[in-house]
Amino acid sequence: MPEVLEIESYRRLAERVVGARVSRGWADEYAAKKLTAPSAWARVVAGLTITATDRRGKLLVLQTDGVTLALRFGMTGVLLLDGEAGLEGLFYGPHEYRSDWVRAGLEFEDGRSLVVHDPRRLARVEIDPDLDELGVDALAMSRSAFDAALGARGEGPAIKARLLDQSRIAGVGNLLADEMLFRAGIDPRTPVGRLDSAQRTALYRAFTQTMRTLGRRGGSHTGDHMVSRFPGGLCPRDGGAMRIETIGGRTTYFCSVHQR
DNA sequence: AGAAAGCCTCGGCCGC
DNA sequence: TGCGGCCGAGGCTTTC
Repeated sequence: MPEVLEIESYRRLAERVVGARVSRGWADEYAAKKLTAPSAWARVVAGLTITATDRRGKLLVLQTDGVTLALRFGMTGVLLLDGEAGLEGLFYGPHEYRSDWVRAGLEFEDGRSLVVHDPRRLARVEIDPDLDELGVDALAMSRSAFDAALGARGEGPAIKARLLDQSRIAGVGNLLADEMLFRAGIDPRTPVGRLDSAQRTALYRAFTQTMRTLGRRGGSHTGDHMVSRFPGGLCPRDGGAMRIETIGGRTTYFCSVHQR
């Protein structure tokens, strides 16, 4: 579920613990998979004071007076502060809280706790993350950065795959990618290098509109194409049949009429 | 039963 | 033939 819009809402929630000092932290073996050892999280976080929050794409960053901490949420992860969600429930998966789905967290000296709740086990904690692996943040995308991220003319992978490439553009997930291509009227299978100037312009416009509009509406799942995101769905714009294909490794919905 | 909104690894292919 | 980079496929994990 979480794409850049959701992670940004988690970041705003995490802002509330700026200034708080960590008394204790924990992470299970899955959440700690990117660390040198499962115990590293607990060992490192104790005594740190959160000084600021940050975000790069889908990576939530907690600056401290020592190391930098970071959280990833996988497909179903949610950030909770004392049991309160950073957004309204889960669109995908169960809309419920279960204590055994709490995979990692921080407790503070003031008694509060910030935890990662994830029914599946794809969420991760990180210490001193390498931000160089991530491209330009999707919520701070200029036209020139967008052109650079798309790359040169020629062939290249499907435009959808490139939009999902976190080392190029950080934060676009499956739903946001489908929505912006839907709005721009572009076939997601088009090799990125074959988009002409008009298509690039249309896609950039759709990109920024998608971020702004869906951000205002409340998340990645509020896109215009979502009403047709099921087998047999019809395009809400022109009534065309929606196609379903795997592109860039993800299930892709696109209109057979206006996305060509 | 099959698919799921993220990410990582692996292996094949291409070009130098 | 060798190697790096690019890219797609598949796996992880659990749930509904």
